[in-house]
Amino acid sequence: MTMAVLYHHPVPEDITLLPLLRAVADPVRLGIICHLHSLGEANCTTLLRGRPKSSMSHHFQVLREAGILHTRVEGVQHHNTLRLDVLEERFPGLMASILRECPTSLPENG
Amino acid sequence: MTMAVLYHHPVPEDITLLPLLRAVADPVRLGIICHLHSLGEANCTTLLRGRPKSSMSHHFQVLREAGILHTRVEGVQHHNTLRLDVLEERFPGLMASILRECPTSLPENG
DNA sequence: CTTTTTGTTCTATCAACATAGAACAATAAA
DNA sequence: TTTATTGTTCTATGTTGATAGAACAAAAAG
Repeated sequence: MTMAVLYHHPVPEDITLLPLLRAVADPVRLGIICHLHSLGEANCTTLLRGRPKSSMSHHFQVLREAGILHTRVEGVQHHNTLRLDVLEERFPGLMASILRECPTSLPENG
Repeated sequence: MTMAVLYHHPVPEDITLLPLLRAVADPVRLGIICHLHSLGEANCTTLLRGRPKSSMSHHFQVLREAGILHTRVEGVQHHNTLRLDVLEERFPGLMASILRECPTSLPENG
């Protein structure tokens, strides 16, 4: 018997502004956020866009620990979704003002 | 005849999300923003709080170039104010959701 | 003119973080 | 069981950016 990967998702009270802003203030992660917003749910490989998986895994970890996304494990695949309800409860209007800036047609990089 | 210091303040169209987020995602600058919000206007020395002036000058520059604050020169003193109207026009709700997190009684650092 | 105040610019240093290869772990498929 | 897929962890490297001292610039005060 082996162990499946488990993630820690911070509860709303533990989500603080500065780490959240630091997580969002990166071009790759802002791109991930926009993609997740348009796709609803996506796994790591879907969002690779030519980057190494280790880099993506790192960015997903930062976003997860900042409270921005939730990772649901289903077999080998890890499905990621934005925690929009939690973020709206914790910082009303913040994500909305950011997501409004997402390009409608997603760019090559970002 | 000598030259007075002149600052460049980006027009609203040139204010972009990523530099703005990067500017805000720093503990010192987030503190400056909260102070400016509560004070309305302040010069560099007022917000020093034990830091070297060169550091403060750097942070003010970052905030200025990100479009977050405006610097008005009056003799030797440089008065800084948040460009809330411009930011609200450019990214509705963003600054409001950030300023809502400012501590009511300002802390020692930040 | 000299001194003081305010803030910038220059320069160097240090720490934080993004990038990415390699090895590994877990599940699914063949 | 062997192979393929998905993603993490480890480690190293490089870059970005914050910190801060020193010299400088401008304006006001004495």
